[in-house]
Amino acid sequence: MPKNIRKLKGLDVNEAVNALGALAQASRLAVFKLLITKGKTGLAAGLIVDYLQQPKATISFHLKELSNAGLIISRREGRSIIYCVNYEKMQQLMNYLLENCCSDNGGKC
Amino acid sequence: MPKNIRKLKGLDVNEAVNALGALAQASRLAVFKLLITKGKTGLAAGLIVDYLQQPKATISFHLKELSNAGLIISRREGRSIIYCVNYEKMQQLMNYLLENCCSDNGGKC
DNA sequence: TCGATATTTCCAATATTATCGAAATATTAA
DNA sequence: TTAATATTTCGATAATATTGGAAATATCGA
Repeated sequence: MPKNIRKLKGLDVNEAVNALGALAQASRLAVFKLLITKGKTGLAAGLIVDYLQQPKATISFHLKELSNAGLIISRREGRSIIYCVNYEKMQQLMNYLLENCCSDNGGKC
Repeated sequence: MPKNIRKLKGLDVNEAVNALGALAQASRLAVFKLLITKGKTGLAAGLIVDYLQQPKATISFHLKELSNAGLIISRREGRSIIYCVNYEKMQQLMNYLLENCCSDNGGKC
């Protein structure tokens, strides 16, 4: 089955809560929004520290949270760890939030 | 200016964090998803308690959180308070999360 | 006005999360 | 193999959030 037409797997409630919780914090949302601008190219952890001007331990903690939630993905390139947004997960999250929209209500949204 | 073509006002970072935080909790996400199915008709607080089988103080606390975040709206009807999703806010939140997507990256998402 | 119904507020116990310096780990280049 | 660079883990502290019983508030119908 070609990747680009495979059906999006839905999230379960825990995955959705974890993803939302990961985004529900100012520092992490800043990391996420920075990475959103970078597309699949991503950004090294150290550069994220430079952009956001927070201690590396703090950024590392937040990167791990976003990673655990599945919202970002990392790869090593030499000494650096490059992070980028998991756009598929993001899509799944949005689908989760709006699924069954108005299903009990004849489409009145 | 007609309502249905007015430009969506963007959220600021605090509004986005508050909205995400409101959704990032299993009981509240359950409330929100229940309301999503009900459209503009909404659901009375007491019925939400019946659906979700949690104490009324707990549900009331979560309804207030969702309300404060702007994600749901309430109106009184007789003795009941009816809650329903603020779909416009939801749209704004999704726009916020994905705005400037790949802007630094030649569109590679 | 009074009793019944609907919802919220108060409060205190419990649990979870954020912060960041210092130390540890991993990779590379010389 | 050693020094330099990149990132994570540890650990202690501080701040914030969740829960639900009991009491308070608001509305309605008789």
